[in-house]
Amino acid sequence: MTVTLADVAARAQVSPATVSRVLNGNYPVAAPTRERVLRAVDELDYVLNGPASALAAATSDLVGILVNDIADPFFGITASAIQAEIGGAGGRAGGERLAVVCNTGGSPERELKYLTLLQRQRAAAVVLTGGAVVDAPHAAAVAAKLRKLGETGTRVVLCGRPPVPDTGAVALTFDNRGGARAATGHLLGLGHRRLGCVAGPPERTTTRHRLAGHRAALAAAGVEEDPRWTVYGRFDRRSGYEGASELLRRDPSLTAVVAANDSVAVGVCAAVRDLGLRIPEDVSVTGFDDLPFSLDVVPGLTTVRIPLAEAGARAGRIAMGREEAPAGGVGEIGGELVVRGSTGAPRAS
Amino acid sequence: MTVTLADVAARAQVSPATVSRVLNGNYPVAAPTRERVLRAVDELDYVLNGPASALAAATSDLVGILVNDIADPFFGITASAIQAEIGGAGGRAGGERLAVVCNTGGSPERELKYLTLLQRQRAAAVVLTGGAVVDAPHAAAVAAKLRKLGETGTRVVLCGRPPVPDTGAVALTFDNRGGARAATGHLLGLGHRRLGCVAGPPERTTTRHRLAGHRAALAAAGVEEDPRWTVYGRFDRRSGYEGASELLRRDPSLTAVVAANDSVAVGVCAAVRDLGLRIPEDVSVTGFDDLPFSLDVVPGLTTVRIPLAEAGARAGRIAMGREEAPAGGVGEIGGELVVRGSTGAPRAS
DNA sequence: CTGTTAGCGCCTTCAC
DNA sequence: GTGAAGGCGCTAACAG
Repeated sequence: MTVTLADVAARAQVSPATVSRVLNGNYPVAAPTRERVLRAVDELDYVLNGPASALAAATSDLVGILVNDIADPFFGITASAIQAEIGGAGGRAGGERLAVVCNTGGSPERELKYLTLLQRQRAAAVVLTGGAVVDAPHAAAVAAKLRKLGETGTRVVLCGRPPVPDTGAVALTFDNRGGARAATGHLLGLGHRRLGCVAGPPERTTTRHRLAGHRAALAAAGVEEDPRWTVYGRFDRRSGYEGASELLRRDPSLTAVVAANDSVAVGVCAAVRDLGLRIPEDVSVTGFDDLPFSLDVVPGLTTVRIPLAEAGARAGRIAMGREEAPAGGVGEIGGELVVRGSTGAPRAS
Repeated sequence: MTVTLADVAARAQVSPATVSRVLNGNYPVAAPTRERVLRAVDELDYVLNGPASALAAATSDLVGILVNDIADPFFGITASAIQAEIGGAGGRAGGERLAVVCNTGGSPERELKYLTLLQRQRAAAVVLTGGAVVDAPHAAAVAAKLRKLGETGTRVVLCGRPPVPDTGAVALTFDNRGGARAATGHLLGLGHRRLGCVAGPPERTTTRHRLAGHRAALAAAGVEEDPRWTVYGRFDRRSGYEGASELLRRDPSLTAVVAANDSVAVGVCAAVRDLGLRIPEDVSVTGFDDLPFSLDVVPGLTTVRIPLAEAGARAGRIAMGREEAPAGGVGEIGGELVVRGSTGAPRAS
């Protein structure tokens, strides 16, 4: 029914082994023979059977990219960059790898599920992007999976995610702490002393680290934080809207709001405006990530740029073995404060 | 080295076939036996070998989702919805399917490549999203691939993409024409008579259809179009910026600009503002898609909402055989004009 | 309900 | 440089 490698061999009048060799190109084959085989492949419209190939070779061309939320440009941009480095070439059969992105939706179970599925497929590599969940049992389960993946020859790279020791996984981390410190430092430098914070989900490392940076900046400036000044939410616009509304209800004297990321910041801006306040005259707002839309909201968002595309490209290359892993298996990628119109001096109280 | 199904069988003191049966759950197995097997699986930390399974069963749990640009929220939102319907359950082994998104980057070659890769993996289903390229040879190649995929048991669904006849592929199309007609009609209703258009890539169906709708509206209102009023570009912000700059250079008397989509519209707005013009007092702007950020730009974008999440969910269900395909294999999804602040009456010339 | 028996299609030593 | 043969790990008829 379906045409197999044997059919191609018959038509090209060579052995199946030879066909396999020209297809995989890992072995010397005489030019005329190769020609003949390639022609037969073309004429028969032959397509290699991936599963059979993977079974025999004990490895596949699949590369998995795990993201927390594919609808979020943060992950879209990262995934796009990773994938561009991988989809290119270099696989076993025909020089092609199937880079696929898997959307965990932020759910630990789905994350584990995908990892298992990828392990089951004998993936060539796996790249996990974005913050991790700090829950100990889950972290242990993930660590175990990653270790096992590594043992069975799957290269594991973490991008924008903290390292997982003793798993052989290479990590490219983002300096969330430093970036947050810079953003809050900028606000403090402008004279703000009453800063609200709409943080992300409390269980994610990204949230923890950004919050830590924020607090470090406050502490360094000798500003004592009021517990009412922090609310947690998700990494989306809506959380920003609700968070800021709550914050300003609790303490209308706040003069600035630090948001978990740009999407949240945009929601914060909307809430601030709906309260009849101006940005930045009445309330300054900062974001994080510098996604494309941050330039177009009005006023432009002061934020911390993370070079997502570069980081993703690098992670992709490491996953393909085309770039050396950073020393110690961990490399940190810095953020850069970008000052735009959403921040200014605090209003005279 | 790695633990196989036979190992599990030995430990559970049953035959490999029985283990396979409890794992796939498509066959009656006595409860105590199942228990024993499951325990053995757990104790041995066994993971099914996907390739071997796919080879033997001649089908896999992989479902491919092709997108033109994963960094674009349009595709991210769609993919997320599709994937949520697929990743859930219903696969062969353990009730799980591996929904993966493949980023073609808008390249016809990559599209074909991914289709081949997916065919090679014996994917259970493939969903192609977004506009197609009209180039005849490529269209024929894609049609041939889709037909072949269908023949080998892969379900093919098109989402937001025109039908491909005689391939067995189910299509869910977006009413780009009608939506564009509504947007331009809205502008005409406000009194505009000199409308620029920053279209998308000329070779994409989406561009063609939206442009057709725009022109139909103009024709219906008896407005004759000046050839200088249309420029083509990509579906991104930058194209919008450049396109609008060019348009207003060519004809400064334009009072409105229709953009290919929301990202482009945002770029158009930036260009208009950089020219010292106000929106909508001097120039009205419309987008298309109603992506989340369209609400946050200032003024809010008048646009055509496409229910991406609903469409994606439906496509996902059809791909999984959990929802019936529309009659004739083609279903159209309508768009809805959303009027916000970016459109208003034309300035008095 | 469970065991036995054949392959699924390809890769990879070995010989030549 | 090329052919022959065995097995990768699992599933799918058949029997029983």
